Amino acid sequence: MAKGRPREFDCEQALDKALEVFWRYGYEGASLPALTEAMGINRPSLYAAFGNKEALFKKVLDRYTAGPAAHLKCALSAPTAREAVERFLYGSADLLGDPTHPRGCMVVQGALSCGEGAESIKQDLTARRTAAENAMRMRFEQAILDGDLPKDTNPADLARYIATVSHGMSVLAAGAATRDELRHVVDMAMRAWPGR
Amino acid sequence: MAKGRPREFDCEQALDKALEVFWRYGYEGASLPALTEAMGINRPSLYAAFGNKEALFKKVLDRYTAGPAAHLKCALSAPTAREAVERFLYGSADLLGDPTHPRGCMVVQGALSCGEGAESIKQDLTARRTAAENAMRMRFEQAILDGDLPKDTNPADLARYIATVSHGMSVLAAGAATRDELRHVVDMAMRAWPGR
DNA sequence: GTTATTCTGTACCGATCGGTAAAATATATT
DNA sequence: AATATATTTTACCGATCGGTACAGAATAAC
Repeated sequence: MAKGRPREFDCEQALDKALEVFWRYGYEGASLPALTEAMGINRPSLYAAFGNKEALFKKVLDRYTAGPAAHLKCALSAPTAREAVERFLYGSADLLGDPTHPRGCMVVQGALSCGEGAESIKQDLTARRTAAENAMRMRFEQAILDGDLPKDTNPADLARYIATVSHGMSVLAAGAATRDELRHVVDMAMRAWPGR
Repeated sequence: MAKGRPREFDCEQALDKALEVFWRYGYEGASLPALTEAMGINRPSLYAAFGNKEALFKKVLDRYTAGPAAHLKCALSAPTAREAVERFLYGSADLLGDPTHPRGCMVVQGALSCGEGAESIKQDLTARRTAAENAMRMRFEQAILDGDLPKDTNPADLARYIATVSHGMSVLAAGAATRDELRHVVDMAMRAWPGR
């Protein structure tokens, strides 16, 4: 049984609101007043429930990769490597070009460059990007074994290329790129697919 | 004739030092103490010589595009569109992978996401990225007229794709991508070139 | 030398940053 | 009802943010 005064807000709803703020302004650009106002709670409640700004950001980041950005993991299970990449990139175009969220990918924009106080956040995001790249590389290694990709394909280079396109689309979306423009980018990018 | 006490520092050297700080930490992440210390001057001298932080950033940005990032304009004057893009992208790989500078492109990292106080800087950077994209598009339009690119090439899509690769390489470089890794990305990206 | 002008150095400004102490409030347990 | 526990609220903390007032110092013009 829970003792004490019950909290008056829903943690998951609050995290969703925090996600919106961090997504739009990045880690450093999201101020605590902006966060608490969006979450509808006051500061001590935030600290009691989520630790501090950094811990909140990481919780929000997990929520982001499991929610809006879940298409990456989904895509990797496609039957062929090419289909996996197409699902991932077109899914990214749809996500990044969707005007109902902040523009761009949170893992890219969160702290691409930052002051020294956010260095650990920056490294965390970098690690997540390379983890995604490695997941793609391993998918390609499997595809080579399956005969799904030419044997002379370099899986690391291919994964790095796909990651590059994905990250570049995020930067483009941070401007004003539309969903269709991003999809055309994917059309172009897929022309580089191995084995013509 | 110059009246009054002469300034004791070299403006251009100071701008180069400021460039290094802004390049590494971005607009918001670069604090005034970090700037003044790197520039070797104190705060009132900075404001007297350059206006304020925003004006200093824009001066530094011009210096960046005319200096380290000058390969873009140079590349556009190559004889063929393909050669122009190759020069630009391989030049970008060399620049972004050079460990003697901060990692990544200042026009991408400077303020990709930021607090509300840096919104105008963010928009300025976005405008510079689209300007570069438009310059490439116009180069491709000319190439189509020259018969240098297939007539069914969409110059806007191609330019957006090249911009995407370039921006994505900047994000990759913000991690720990090496020059060679970035060059392999360019190798892959060029496989998408029109007219196989 | 005197004056006008411009730069340098110190010290400071209000605003905002992330984070917290402490009292008031609301529940579960006894 | 009394107590223990946990959350809310208000008010505040020191640190840092970008920016500046002001006096001292160095030059050119007179």
